[in-house]
This record gives sequence, structure tokens and C-alpha cells, in this order.
Amino acid sequence: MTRTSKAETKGRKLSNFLCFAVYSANLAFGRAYKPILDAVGLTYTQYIAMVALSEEDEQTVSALGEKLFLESNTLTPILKKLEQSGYLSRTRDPADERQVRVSLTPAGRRLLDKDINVSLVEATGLGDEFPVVQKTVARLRDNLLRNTRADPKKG
Amino acid sequence: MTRTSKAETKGRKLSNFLCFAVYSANLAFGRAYKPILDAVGLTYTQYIAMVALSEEDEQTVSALGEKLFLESNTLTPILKKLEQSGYLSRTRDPADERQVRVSLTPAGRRLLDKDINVSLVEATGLGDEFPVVQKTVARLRDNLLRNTRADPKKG
DNA sequence: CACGATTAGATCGGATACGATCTATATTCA
DNA sequence: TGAATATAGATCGTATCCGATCTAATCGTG
Repeated sequence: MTRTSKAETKGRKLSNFLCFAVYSANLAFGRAYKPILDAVGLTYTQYIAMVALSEEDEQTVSALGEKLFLESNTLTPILKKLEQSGYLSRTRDPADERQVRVSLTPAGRRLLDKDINVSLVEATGLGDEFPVVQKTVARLRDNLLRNTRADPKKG
Repeated sequence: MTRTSKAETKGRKLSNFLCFAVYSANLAFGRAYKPILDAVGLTYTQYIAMVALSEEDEQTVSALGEKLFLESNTLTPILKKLEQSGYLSRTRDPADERQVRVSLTPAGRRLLDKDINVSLVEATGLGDEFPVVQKTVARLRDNLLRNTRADPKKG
């Protein structure tokens, strides 16, 4: 008696999908940031990459990729674009020519000093919940990555 | 005395960005779904679109877009692809030739009946928190969209 | 030292997102 | 009625993401 063909009775509605909540929240963030980032001529991903770079100089592409959960296939074009814009430098590491060291230029740091993001915290409408939501979503991400990556070779 | 140039003292670290938590959680979901969706030959977005279609037949592209927070520029190519795969039908509405009505085919419904998503709930590692996180992220998205869209013409 | 294996980036093709623009159909109202 | 306007999709260009593959540099071992 539990078998039906109606979507609702099986609970298969978009609102029931956590993945959709995250997917659409990400789209919403992109749109919220857009007018602000357009003003400084950066895209969402470019901005995130620069924030990651502001944490440390001379990072390799891989190290940066670990922070951003991206790989060279995605990062290389973005970094080249930011280099052309004069916001960062890319140089082969003399000690290991395979590696590329990436650092923000003074122009890049000046751009970040505008504290672009501050005005966005308000738009989340989360108030005091903000840090809790942030930690929860980060935990969700880490669980997903842990439970997915390195598929069960040992079980 | 509050002005410094160190990233850390200004709290400008990736882990402090809610937008990054959401961005990376979305990437993580995409990767978690990938092996499961690869098996049935769908992409993440195609799957989401089909779930939205399973809620109601004969939806217009715009109506579908409202649910998915996407517009025809993104949806049209995806719907055409799913049509070619035989999972849905697209027909101009005879009453208004501007509109395109989209419905799942029996093959499309059979695909969804496999309840692909069930196995993913577990991978979130959220346990009882699952529904709460889902609602919180959805609220975040709605706040962002409300506070961003239709920029302040009225003040 | 030499040669196979490994590693770090880069390149390429397919699939989203999205702004801007285009086309076809409907609607409005003088 | 018919020209101006509005609306629904579709198309195009740019920027991500990602799997697969390629190249160059390094390492490991005999």
C-alpha cells in the first residue's frame, strides 16, 4: 500500500532536497555578489581565489586548489586571467620547475582592502545565526567529501 | 588602532566566508552525486530539472525556471538535451505559441523511480540535523534573493 | 648515469550559469 | 485595425567546473 506514483507521496519535491537548497543558495550568493564584484571587475570565483591568496604568499597551484577544492584544470585559466589583470604574479619555482608560485601583487591587495564582503553579511538575513550556519554548511561539505572521495577500496 | 594589513587580523580567511562554505558545499554535492548520476547518464543539473518536472506536468519553461532559479538561456539547452535522451517532451502551447510546455515521458519517470537520492542523505553525515540544515540554507537563499533582487528603486 | 614511474601544471572538450540580444507571438490602445 | 509594446524562448559570448589527456620536470632504483 505504500507504493504510489504521485511525487508528493514519495516526498520527491525540490524543497526536500538538501542538495537543491545548497545549489540554489550558491546561485543566490553569486547574484548577491555580482553587482559588488562587477564594480571592481572581478567574478565570484576570481574573488574567492584572491581571498585564498591573501592568506599566504607564494602558494603553489595545488595548495591553492586544496583550499578552494579545485584543480589546475579550473584554476590555471582563472589565475592567468588575474595575472593579466595585474592582481597576481605567477612564477615557476626555481627549486622545482614543475611548481608555479602564485602571489598577490600590491594592486591585488589594494583591491581586497576594500572589504567588499562586509555589506553582504547583512543580506544573508541570518543575524546571530551567521557563524552557526557557516560552520554547519562547512561540516556538511566536509562530510560529503569524506564520505565520497577515495571510494571504498577497503570495503 | 584597528587598521592593519595582515589578513588574519582582519578575519579575511576563507573559513570565515559563508559564501565559500556554500560554494564549496555545492561542489561537494556535485561530486557526491556524480558516480550515482553517471550510472544513469544524467548530470547534476539535469537530475534537478527532472525532479522539478516530476512535481507537475505541462510546466512552462518560465515556471520551471522559477523553481530552479534559472532562466531560458540556461534551461533551454538542458531541456533540449533531455528531450533528445527521451526523458521529456517539449511542445509549443497551442493557446499561446510563445510558451513551451514540458513534461516527463514514461522513460523519464521510470528513471526517477529509482530513487537515486536516498543513498546520498547518509553521506551528508547530518543525521537528525538534516531537515534543519535544509531549511536554514533555503532561508539563507531566500533572504539573499529578496535582499538583492529588485535593487532599491524605492529607497 | 639511465630509464621507468611519479608529480605539477596545462590543455581540451562537454556541461552549466548568465548578461545581452534576437525572434516570434500576444497584447494594448489610439 | 494596426503600430507600439510586452512577453516567452532561443541564441551567443564569456566564465566556470570537471574528466581525460598531455608535457615537462623530478624521483627511484639498478
